Amino acid sequence: MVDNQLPALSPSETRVLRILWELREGAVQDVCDQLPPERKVAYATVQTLLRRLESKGYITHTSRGKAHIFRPATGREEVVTRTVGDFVDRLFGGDRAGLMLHLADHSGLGAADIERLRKLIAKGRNESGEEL
Amino acid sequence: MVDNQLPALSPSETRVLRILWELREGAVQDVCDQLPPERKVAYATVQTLLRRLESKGYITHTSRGKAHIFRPATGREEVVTRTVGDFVDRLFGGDRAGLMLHLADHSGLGAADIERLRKLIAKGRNESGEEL
DNA sequence: TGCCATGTTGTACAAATGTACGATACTGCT
DNA sequence: AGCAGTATCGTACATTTGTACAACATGGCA
Repeated sequence: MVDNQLPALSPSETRVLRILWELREGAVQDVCDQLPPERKVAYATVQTLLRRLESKGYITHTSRGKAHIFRPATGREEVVTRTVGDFVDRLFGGDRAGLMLHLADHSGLGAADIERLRKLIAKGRNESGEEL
Repeated sequence: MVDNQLPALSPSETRVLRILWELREGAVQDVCDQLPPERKVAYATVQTLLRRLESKGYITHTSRGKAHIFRPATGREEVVTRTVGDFVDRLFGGDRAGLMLHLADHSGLGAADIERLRKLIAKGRNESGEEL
């Protein structure tokens, strides 16, 4: 993909970007509404985060009425892959399987999740884009 | 355990702490030696990171000769669990299974890893359905 | 057509982070 | 005992991050 090497995401930016991925698009207020209650933060703060996200190239916006509608400008997959990769490097020295095993142990995964995984693994690894 | 609620780890601190977990203990130089080549950083920087890690309560040190020998002061498991939890919240909105699936897709896991996982999962690692 | 509620912009600022130099202290060797 | 080598400590400093206010713009309604 062409988007490689965007500036790193800060934790807060990541949270906001994730919400945008989920909404597909949204105004500042929409993002605010999706913030988990314990992470609620001022409207203005979300706004700044969105601005920074845009200046870093992760999102774009268009105008609707007087408000800005933001939407992702990069593929979620690539960003997630890079972010997860960095994370695994930091905390597991690059051992992805290590993270998987950790999750398997502490996941609180339900039977359904295990089933999804079982299928994936049984299938010997898949390729198509599943989605969240 | 009793160590809960230590100050958050910064990415760089995490990298260093991870190395210490691996070494079990080590002097500044030992940690430097373990840094991945692309992440090499000045001795003094590692020192600062270790100092901060200690002041945050993640590690302690004793002296051997004129050098300080650092070692983890907290259980790796708890720290990893918390850190992974935060990460999953940020990037997957708390959906651990989402991360698992992502890894399954992009893991580059070898047959051996898959086998480990298969065993784990087969062992019926399910139970609770609680989440986030 | 003018006002107001709501958005956006500019700006601020403290704290955290990444990175590292210079001065000082201590250990082991000769 | 003195010195060379190496460690640590104090400190510094540019950025990035988290958080937010005040001022200004503007679209929609009365």
